[in-house]
Amino acid sequence: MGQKLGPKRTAADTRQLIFKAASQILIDEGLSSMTLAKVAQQAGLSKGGLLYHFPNKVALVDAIFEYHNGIFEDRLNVLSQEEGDAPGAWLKAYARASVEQISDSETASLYASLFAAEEAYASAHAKMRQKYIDWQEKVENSGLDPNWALLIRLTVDGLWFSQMHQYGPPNRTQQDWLVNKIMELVDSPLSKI
Amino acid sequence: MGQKLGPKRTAADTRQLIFKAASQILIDEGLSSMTLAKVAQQAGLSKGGLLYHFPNKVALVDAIFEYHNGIFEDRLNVLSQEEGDAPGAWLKAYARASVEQISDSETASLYASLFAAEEAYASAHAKMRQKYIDWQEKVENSGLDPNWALLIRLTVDGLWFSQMHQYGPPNRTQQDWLVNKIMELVDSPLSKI
DNA sequence: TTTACTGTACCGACTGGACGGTTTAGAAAA
DNA sequence: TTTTCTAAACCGTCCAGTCGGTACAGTAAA
Repeated sequence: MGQKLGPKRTAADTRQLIFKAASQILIDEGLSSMTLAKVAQQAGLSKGGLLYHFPNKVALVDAIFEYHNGIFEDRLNVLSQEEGDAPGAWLKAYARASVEQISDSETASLYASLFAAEEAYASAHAKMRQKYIDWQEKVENSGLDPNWALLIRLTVDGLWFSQMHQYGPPNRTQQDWLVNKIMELVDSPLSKI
Repeated sequence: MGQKLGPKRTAADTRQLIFKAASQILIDEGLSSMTLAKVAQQAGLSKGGLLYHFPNKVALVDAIFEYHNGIFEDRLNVLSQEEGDAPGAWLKAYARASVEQISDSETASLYASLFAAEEAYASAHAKMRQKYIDWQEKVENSGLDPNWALLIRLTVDGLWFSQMHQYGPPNRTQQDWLVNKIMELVDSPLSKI
């Protein structure tokens, strides 16, 4: 008795719980089913509790974007470290990170919902646009001919697109060939005018 | 005299009017603003009148998809005729049709809304998935090495993706270079079996 | 050629439910 | 006893879909 209890969890922990809950709903049912009540329920708290952590839905959606983008960028940074600083290193890391994330079908489904969400959530869309602008800048400065580098980036993005929406996506064999070819193209003289 | 008068317009005409109205709303304000009331108003009729032509919103959205997909495929067929049946002809037509459509910023904005809509409208999504499966089949049978053909298709799709969402899209110069290079790649021995 | 009827196109008030957000009351840890 | 956090009832708005009705063109029997 008189046991001293800390808070059940910290605010940061609760936020993580909310991100996980919201993400699971996005994977299973999509954005249109992601109501505040449902997120709260899935996270094991009340709507009021949820809104204590995020003042409104826009803030929640923005935070979910940041959360998942953070995961992607963290991974991108790790892979980028691994690749060193040879010409095209960053582009290779971008390709590897993209393929890695989007090959998991749950992640693909999640991103399909997130990208759809941008239509209704302008601030999230603006954030993503800025990310791509930053990435494109890295692409252009990755040590390859900028045009070729752009072409390769778009190929990766096209793969992402097709996996995300399941638009005639490559099978495993095709994907392996593609990844190898992309890596070759980064290294090959073709891309070094 | 004794002129026989029909209704002010035919049902088909009214449907066209509705497609135009709905599309304009998608361009200007996005899917979340495309309510039945607003579509009706924009088309110059009442909600009841609108629902006379489409029994519910799902049917309307499906029809809008078919309408725009029809426009794309018509253009694709024309360009495909033009290209003849040299190896890679269909892939070139696909690239030209895609770039042509998505380069217009209103069309890009429209498609961004349409693709977002798929998240909430399963039947529209299924239809689009089937389209891409059909296209991928044509890609594989376009007379090039199927893997290379797939890579080129994904590059085109990536360009589409970046233009549609304005994710670090290429500028005019870059786009011209890309299109030329894509055509070259189709023709180059690299992509031949 | 009048009258009665049918089908098509269209109208707009209304309803029922969903959902974002507020409020209030209070528990629990510090 | 103040701060942090939770719960749940409640409110207002929005919106898809319903429904009773109007307008009018063609059809055909009387």
